[in-house]
Amino acid sequence: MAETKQPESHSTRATSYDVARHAGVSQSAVSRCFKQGASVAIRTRERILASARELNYYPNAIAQGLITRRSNMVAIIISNLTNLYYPEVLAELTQRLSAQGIRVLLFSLAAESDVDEVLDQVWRYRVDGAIVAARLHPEQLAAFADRGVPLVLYNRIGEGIPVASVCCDSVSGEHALVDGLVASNHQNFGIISGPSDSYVGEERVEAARRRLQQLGRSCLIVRGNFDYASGDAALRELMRMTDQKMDAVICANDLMAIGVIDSARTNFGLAVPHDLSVVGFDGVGPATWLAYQVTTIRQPVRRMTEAAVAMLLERIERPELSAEQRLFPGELLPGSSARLG
Amino acid sequence: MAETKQPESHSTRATSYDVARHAGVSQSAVSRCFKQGASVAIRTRERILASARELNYYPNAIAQGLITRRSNMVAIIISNLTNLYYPEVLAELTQRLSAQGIRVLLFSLAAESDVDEVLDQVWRYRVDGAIVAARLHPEQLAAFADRGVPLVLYNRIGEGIPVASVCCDSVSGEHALVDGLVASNHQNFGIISGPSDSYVGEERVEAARRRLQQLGRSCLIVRGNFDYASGDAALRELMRMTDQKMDAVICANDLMAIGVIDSARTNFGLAVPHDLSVVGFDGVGPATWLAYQVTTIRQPVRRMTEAAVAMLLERIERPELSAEQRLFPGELLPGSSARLG
DNA sequence: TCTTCCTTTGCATTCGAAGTCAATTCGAAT
DNA sequence: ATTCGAATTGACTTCGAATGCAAAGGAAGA
Repeated sequence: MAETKQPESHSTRATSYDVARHAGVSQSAVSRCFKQGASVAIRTRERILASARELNYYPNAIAQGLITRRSNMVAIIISNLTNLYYPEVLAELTQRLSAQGIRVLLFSLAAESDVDEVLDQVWRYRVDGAIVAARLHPEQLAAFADRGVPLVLYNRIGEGIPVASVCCDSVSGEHALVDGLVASNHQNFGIISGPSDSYVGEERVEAARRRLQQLGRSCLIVRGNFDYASGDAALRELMRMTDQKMDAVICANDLMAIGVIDSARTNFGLAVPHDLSVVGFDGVGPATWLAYQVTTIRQPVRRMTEAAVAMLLERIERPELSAEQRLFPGELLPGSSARLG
Repeated sequence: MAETKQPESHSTRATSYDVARHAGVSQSAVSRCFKQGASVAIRTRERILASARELNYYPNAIAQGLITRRSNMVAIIISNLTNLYYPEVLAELTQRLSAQGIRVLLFSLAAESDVDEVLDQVWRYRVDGAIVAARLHPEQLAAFADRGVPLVLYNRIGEGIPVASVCCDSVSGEHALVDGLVASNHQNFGIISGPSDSYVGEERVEAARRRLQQLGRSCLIVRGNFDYASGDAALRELMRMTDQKMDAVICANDLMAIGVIDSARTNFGLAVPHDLSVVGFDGVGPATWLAYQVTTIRQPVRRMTEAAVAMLLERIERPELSAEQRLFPGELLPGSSARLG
């Protein structure tokens, strides 16, 4: 019966003052109770915690954020969550950050043009840092530096501006695929790129194209947009473009590779990999399904997300840290959608 | 040269006081400028906005949240982002909320047991509301009510406690599937459930089982866990359990249906749907891929997320609103993985 | 018993913006 | 020129917790 007010008014949550009054101490004492390493007598702490429990008190993180200038929130900006690869990344990042006592403010972009609006909100919410898997203009990158918001790019790099980043090595990955295909004597290559605004898409295509050139193979390149349907569309286009028998298709991601495999079998009556070898990139779940078993490069998502989180936390503690760039090699998944040498 | 300090110290962002000083007005005036409908002379507003731009000022949402008791953040709690169905839901929800000027604080659970930790953070961050696609105990549901945090469940219901919710109708969906299968004279049914802690899983299985019973068909039920591999595992188990020729498998979601289809073809040499009909639930992307074309019930995700967001916003404005429950019928996607009557 | 030093504790201030209320300005009407 | 009301504006307080500083309490040593 220590309550001085009406039974309970839901609209008003208990504050540290309420707890202080209830426990017969000052507000400072309550605050110290919830900060580890602070000086509070054991008996006092117990009494306060008991009161807190009784009043259902939870420290207001908003108020804490205001006074400490630390929101304990990190922004995650992802351009297309429908990509099949990103949900896994997002889940990993979220769980790792949670484990470190950090909350995730999620921003998902429908169109790349929405970035500026999103950044506006990022500034307003005073997040402690950001992990971005979306394309940022140089000015946008500069804005992070200007405002002192630590930033780690995921599968992107600064392109001119030094930014911390975590990437899967497209070059070595594509080389492994191309080398394998060439070793088993494929002759006519098709490459299906990602959408024009995709950094990894361009990088992978460029790596594959260069390697083919080095090895004296020519190739046709058509544009895809990373989704299933565009695999089929791109394959049709490739077939139309060449009069020779195309025997290998390199796709900028697994989803398109799957689209190509389905289309090759169903629409062109081709046996994969006997008539046509198809390779992808990412190592998403469906790539290993029995119907596909895509030959691909699996990104080490766990290690990459772990690194991204570690790098971000480091930079939150020590903003002066350099713009390190960590490159992780992918792992070749042999699969059975391609004949590799 | 109105600056009084060093060129710029990144660590300290401009506040409304800085803008006020720069524009020669009071802090109140600056505040009013950023609140629409407030009384500010046009010329003053322009001068202030110019100063704000020059100083790179963005209102501190944390401070706003403290004074207005509105964080403009909503918690989204999702149990397993790897589910293939949820990324789509999450992307939709996030974009709809963003469009309403609301930010998303994302919590993804590795294990259901983490819910309490997550709720702890939800209370601390004073979110304006929550959308939950995870199983909550009655006490956890009650906690939302106690603390006056508006809540909308997604594909779950309160089970005893009145809670606002948005669901896809499992019963009518399963009835449509079962009726179709029975009409085309399937005899021996197998049902693959979801994990035991899945609400929708149980609901779908129960609906299918009842309907089969009504129609005088018997069935075997085995447990799955919603992922691809468990489709194969469950099919093997079903095959082991019966000596009759099973001719229809009803899966609690599409992913398992896909696993079953692959396994039936590859491991059992069965033709789908000639030897075995397989149906799923959800209507996720891969369900429509050429290799599968799963006969399934597609959830109207757009309408459901739209409703969830609308219901939540309503309840944030008017907390006294009743615990409405909105049930959306799914759409039968005929596909080609089952012979339907 | 009286210092001395260390541990606890409370007071008062601070973070940054919103909003109340009173003071001021301005224009129009008299 | 004077008055009145509406539109602007600023001073001040508030939200809830963290923290520097000083006061108080306690244990140990002289």
